[in-house]
Amino acid sequence: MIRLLIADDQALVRGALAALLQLEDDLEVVAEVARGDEVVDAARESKPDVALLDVEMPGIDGLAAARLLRDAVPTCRVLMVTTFGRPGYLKQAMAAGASGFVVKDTPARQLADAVRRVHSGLRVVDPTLAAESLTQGDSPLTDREADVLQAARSGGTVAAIAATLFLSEGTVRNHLSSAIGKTGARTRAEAVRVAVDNGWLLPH
Amino acid sequence: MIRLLIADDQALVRGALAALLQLEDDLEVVAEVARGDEVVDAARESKPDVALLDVEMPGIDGLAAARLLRDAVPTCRVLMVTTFGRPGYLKQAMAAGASGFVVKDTPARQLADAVRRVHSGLRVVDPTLAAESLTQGDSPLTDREADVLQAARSGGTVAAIAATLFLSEGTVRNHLSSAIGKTGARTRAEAVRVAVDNGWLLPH
DNA sequence: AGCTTGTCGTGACACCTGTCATGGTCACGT
DNA sequence: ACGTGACCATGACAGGTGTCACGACAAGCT
Repeated sequence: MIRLLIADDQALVRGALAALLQLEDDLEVVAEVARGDEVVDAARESKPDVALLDVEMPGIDGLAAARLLRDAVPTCRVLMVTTFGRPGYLKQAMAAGASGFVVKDTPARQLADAVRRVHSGLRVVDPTLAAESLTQGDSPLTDREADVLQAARSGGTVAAIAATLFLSEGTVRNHLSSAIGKTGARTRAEAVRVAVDNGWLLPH
Repeated sequence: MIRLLIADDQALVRGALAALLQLEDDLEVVAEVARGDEVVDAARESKPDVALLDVEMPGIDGLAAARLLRDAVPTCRVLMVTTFGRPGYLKQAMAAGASGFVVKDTPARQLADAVRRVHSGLRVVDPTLAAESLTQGDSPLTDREADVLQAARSGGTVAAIAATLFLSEGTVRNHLSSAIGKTGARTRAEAVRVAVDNGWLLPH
């Protein structure tokens, strides 16, 4: 019997996922949480064998939750189940100690298989995503450039970004210019779009 | 026995949703589709009583699908089941002939109830969303302003927007300026963010 | 007929942005 | 010790952006 923890902020999806997996004879859902910061506590209590984590959750995101879970409950393997197949998320998830990464667009039947494989110590990765991840490589952005781009997401001016990051306006412009160049964009808004699409920015 | 059609682009969610609803004695899933443009054909063939439509789908979005479905199969009632609780989507959904609108964050138990209520001719609307929708009112943007803002989403320059819309650059700037003023934003990027959050722009 | 509103356009102006040159500090690996 | 690269900053400049004033036309309303 494989014990499962399911973490997803959408109650409907979470419940439906649990219902689907509960149908399998060798799977048992022992915990459900809606927030990233509830994952560790729930795992400590219910001792699951595999945790299914969504990337996008309130509290802390699934990536950070995976990191914490790896330290707190090392016996629990992590399978990321996410909506968006951003190649960058895959890298971050693997770096965070996840054993698998599948998008919600995969056939339903494959999920149970993925859970069993992860439980037996194998790694499960969406093949198309893995290919994208390889061809595209790592994020070309430096930490600071990513910070500035992240701050630019809400659409504020350079002055606003500089204020929130405690930087000079000129520095912000330089980082933005560099990020725009690296993303092949022509404006900061376009650079944000490219970076988000590739998973180079943290979920929000 | 209530016959159901489920339309959602995420295979996992679609299957899980079907599994969950199949558990109810009086519900029967007779069709599942992954694209908006497959809804009408599937409905013609399987004659469902209620169609559960996601707003965001490839092909055509759930709003447009609801409009087509209303004309093609008038006996089939529409229940929108969406991820994002944008108040504007609710208005558009109701205008498109939907009988209900719930977000995926609602408790699982309530979905079956919502289906039954919709089937019996009642309207089902997420209460918090309805409140937001009332307080906030309609979109203040004119059609053209929405068009320009929509074109500005990808992050292109004024020249690019003007080219795609066959307008003068000055006109584009005027519409943008007006939209920025109406949204209370200070830059076009912020205006886009506000408009998207409120559902004043079409899904994409 | 008058009025309002949305749409499209021009021109002008202050300001913001993106880019570049330049220079400094710090951490890192050789 | 030295080179490299990320990081921070300043200053300057061309060009893009947001705003405003003004005009013109069509559609709808009183």
